[in-house]
Amino acid sequence: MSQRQSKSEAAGNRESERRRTILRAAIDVFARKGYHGCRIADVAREAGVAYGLVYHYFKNKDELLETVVETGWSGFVSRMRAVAEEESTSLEEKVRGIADVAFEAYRVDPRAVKVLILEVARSPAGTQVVSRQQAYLDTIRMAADMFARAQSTGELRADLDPMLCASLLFGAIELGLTAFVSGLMEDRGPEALERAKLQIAESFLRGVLPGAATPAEASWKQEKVSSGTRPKAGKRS
Amino acid sequence: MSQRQSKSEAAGNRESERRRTILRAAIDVFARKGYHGCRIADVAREAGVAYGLVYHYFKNKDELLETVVETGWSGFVSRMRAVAEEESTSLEEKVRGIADVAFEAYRVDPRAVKVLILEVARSPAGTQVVSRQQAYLDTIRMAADMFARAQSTGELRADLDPMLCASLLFGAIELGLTAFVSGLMEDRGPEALERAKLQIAESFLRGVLPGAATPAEASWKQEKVSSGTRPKAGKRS
DNA sequence: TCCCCGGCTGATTGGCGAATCAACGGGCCG
DNA sequence: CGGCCCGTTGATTCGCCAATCAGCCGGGGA
Repeated sequence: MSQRQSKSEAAGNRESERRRTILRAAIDVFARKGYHGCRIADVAREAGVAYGLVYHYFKNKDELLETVVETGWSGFVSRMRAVAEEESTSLEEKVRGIADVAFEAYRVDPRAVKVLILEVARSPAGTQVVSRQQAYLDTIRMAADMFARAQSTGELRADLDPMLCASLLFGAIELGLTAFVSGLMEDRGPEALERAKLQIAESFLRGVLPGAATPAEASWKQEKVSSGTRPKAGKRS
Repeated sequence: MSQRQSKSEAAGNRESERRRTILRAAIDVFARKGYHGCRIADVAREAGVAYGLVYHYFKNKDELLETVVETGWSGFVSRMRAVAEEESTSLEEKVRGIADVAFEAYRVDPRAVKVLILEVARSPAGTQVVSRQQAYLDTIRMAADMFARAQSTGELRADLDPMLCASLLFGAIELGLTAFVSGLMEDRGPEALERAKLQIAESFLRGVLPGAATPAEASWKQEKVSSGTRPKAGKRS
């Protein structure tokens, strides 16, 4: 059925135009009310099309989300992979590059990023289609590989767990973006984004690159001695 | 449902016992399938009680989640507040204390932590009851205040945004825990947790405490010179 | 002994929303 | 001109699940 582009080339265009309209509407609505918090009718209304048309282009509600996510995520991942696997750059540049990719994506389409963070990164693990969860985990693993390689060249402190480095970096970026998404950062202008990006990358790098022992490390060694028994921490009766 | 014999025990005891059983079951089921992915019937079955009893103790499904979250979160927050607002400790100790609280909570009850991360931290912003989202944001703000105070005493680099520091710390902790929750870290023994906690706290501190310029910073200054034009990063057609 | 009371039960209901489907219209081809 | 093809429409159907409610059971008081 796909061969039918017979109508003028405009027609073939038209079809995907509709589809794109619906996809765009889905992103906006998902960002606003969340996947579970919205009805297909909302998406249709937002897109200005009939209810049934959504089902003409997408098998069901889940496929709609899947498409939104896949589109946004695959672009993000491929850019990130390009950065992470580039042979000739230093770890530092790679880390900065990854922050670039993430923040640039947010600058270009904040709502799409919001959906990705909300529906992919934090989707209830077990339940959902595994592919989403998997894609996210694979990305972290990719970063972990990058860090592992950097260790072998001495660009990264040897005593760190690469997987944790990856978690740390992504966690910082993700919550950094969340601060913008959720309104924690009042200033959301491009310069504020830029500053945030730099602070995150720089703080992260400072923390994991090899270098002289910092006060932090020194005191860590004697933690138990100096602080004795801390009042408490955790426990939960 | 076969447990009928124990009527003789203290009646007052029994009521709250049942209630706690249901709450516990809810945590387990939410952790396994997510709030939206499970039915009240699942919770009842897990608890080994009749469907209707859940509604005897909780007004509706949402109140059930609310109770789970409030219980777990309030304990976490109060511990954290105690650490963050303690007058006589250094920023360093506070940060380590916060990591302690979070990782200890996970060690004690991983499933409860999973529910908190999934259903509180990343709940679709707009839709849900605001209180949940709010509680989370307030916690981050509390940490941001802590960092702001530390700046005024010179314990924290002055050029950092306190709110971003808080995001960075929580992001690192959260994704660190997520790595365990999701199975990214194969070793989930207590020692692995301990190591992860230390690495996260140490890397974070190294990154944000004042100190001599690190290689990271030094090389960052000349980045553009040494690397020329980076291919690209972000764009999205 | 009987009856009330309250914790407890689970079949039933009601509503919501995903997914279906029969029909429409307008372009295109023969 | 007439028939067909398909993108489009939106009322209708259907299944699911939260929430209800009429009633059960067993203890304790009269």
